[in-house]
Amino acid sequence: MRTAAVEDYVKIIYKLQTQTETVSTSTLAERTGTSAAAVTKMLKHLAQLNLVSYTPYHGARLSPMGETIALEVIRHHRLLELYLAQAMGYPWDEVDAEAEKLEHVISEEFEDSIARLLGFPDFDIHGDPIPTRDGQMPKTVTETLDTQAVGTWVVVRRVSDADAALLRYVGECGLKPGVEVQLLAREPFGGSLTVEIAGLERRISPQAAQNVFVEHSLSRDLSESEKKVGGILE
Amino acid sequence: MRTAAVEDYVKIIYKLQTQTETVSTSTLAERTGTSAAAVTKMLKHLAQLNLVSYTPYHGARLSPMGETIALEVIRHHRLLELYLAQAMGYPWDEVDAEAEKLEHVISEEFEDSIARLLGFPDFDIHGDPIPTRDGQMPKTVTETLDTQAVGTWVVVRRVSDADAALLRYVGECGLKPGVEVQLLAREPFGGSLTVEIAGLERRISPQAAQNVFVEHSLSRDLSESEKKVGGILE
DNA sequence: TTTATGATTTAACCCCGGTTAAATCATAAG
DNA sequence: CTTATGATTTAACCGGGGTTAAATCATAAA
Repeated sequence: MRTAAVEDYVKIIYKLQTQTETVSTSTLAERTGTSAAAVTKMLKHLAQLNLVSYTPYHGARLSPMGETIALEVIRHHRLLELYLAQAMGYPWDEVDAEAEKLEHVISEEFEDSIARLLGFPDFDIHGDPIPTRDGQMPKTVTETLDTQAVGTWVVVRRVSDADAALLRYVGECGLKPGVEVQLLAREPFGGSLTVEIAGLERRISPQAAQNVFVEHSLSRDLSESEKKVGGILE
Repeated sequence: MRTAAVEDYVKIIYKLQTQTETVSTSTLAERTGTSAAAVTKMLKHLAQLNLVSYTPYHGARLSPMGETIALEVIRHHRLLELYLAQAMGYPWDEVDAEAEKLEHVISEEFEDSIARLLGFPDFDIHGDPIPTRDGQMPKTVTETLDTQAVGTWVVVRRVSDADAALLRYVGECGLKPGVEVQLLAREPFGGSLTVEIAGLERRISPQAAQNVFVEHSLSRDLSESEKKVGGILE
């Protein structure tokens, strides 16, 4: 039976197994907010449903069927997040909680409706990729703002939605997907970063910058390097 | 604990207790699609939660607390129905099923958002009254189309949403809230009715007409009677 | 007033998703 | 190679919402 609990476990396992080869009971317990015993029981249940391959004492991984379900749930979640923000005016640090509940009850028709209304988007409000209906996950960037060299121009592509408070802070800084930023300075020994956003200088905590994923700005960065190249050649 | 099941029972009891003084186990079993035994157990549970006054073998009625919850759930349901139809283009015979699932999970903030986006409406897409946030139920009409005298002009105010197929049929006939209709003829012995809708003659089954709630048309009906009065006076 | 019948409740059971406490396993350290 | 320790599983339990079958109640009819 595909209950909300089953969908939640599968979704969480999907996200965790990108980092670790096999997902352990304890990390699952921590992420679901339940006991290790509950997780063990659920993993057996998921294995029974052929959603997971589970080796006792050695963790679990999603089966192809489990992965399909995970992607469906994530698609629901991210479409909902974008819809709540775009169409209903939710602040971007509140959409996650609401989508968390809605994702398990909306119909395929509802999903199609909001996808259509949003123009079949590839990324949600935080820049997270929205799986397509046939289970393809759009590519996204993995570089973070805090590791950039001083002087580079970047475009914000994604902001981690793990922490709502951090999300609010980063949003107030103006670091939203699509925004162009130049790293101006880096305080030594893990101090704050100075960036230029929309013509303004801004000081950003390195922890926040770690959660901002960026891509090198084609327009801005090229013109910057052209300047340098030009300078050398002259 | 206010679970989806509790909310559903309370909502159904609310609707049933407008007709019968006390709601019986068997009617609840029929409406919830469960066994009488399950209903008995749930009624005890609801009594425990102070949502219902329950006398074994003699049925139940909502307590003031139960009524409050029922109205909140119905408000959720009807706002959702209108939103699905209005903002998302759902056909009016499909909104009920989707709202049935969503009504238990949306937050108060979500409710406020759609209420605002819809302009704080008093009636849903079928003409059913939407309880206000403080628990007031807007007044609605109780006269049905099939009992009208031949010749009268009426405005459709509400259509029963009990049966989706009937709803589709009635909608195809053009009998939607706000539409003005004149009853032209009535076939004897429960035969079909002939009505004028938007300048067109239409034949309607009496069973369908029983589910269409109307109000006498102020504009049209007055001018009709004026004509007659004028004729007599001349 | 008794009795038959249908409505209702009780009893025993099921699954789901959780809990705590005890047992067991994997593994790093001695 | 043994052992200590932390991770994991097992066992027994709980509440929520359902089931079927048996017992009990309410009531209309004889």
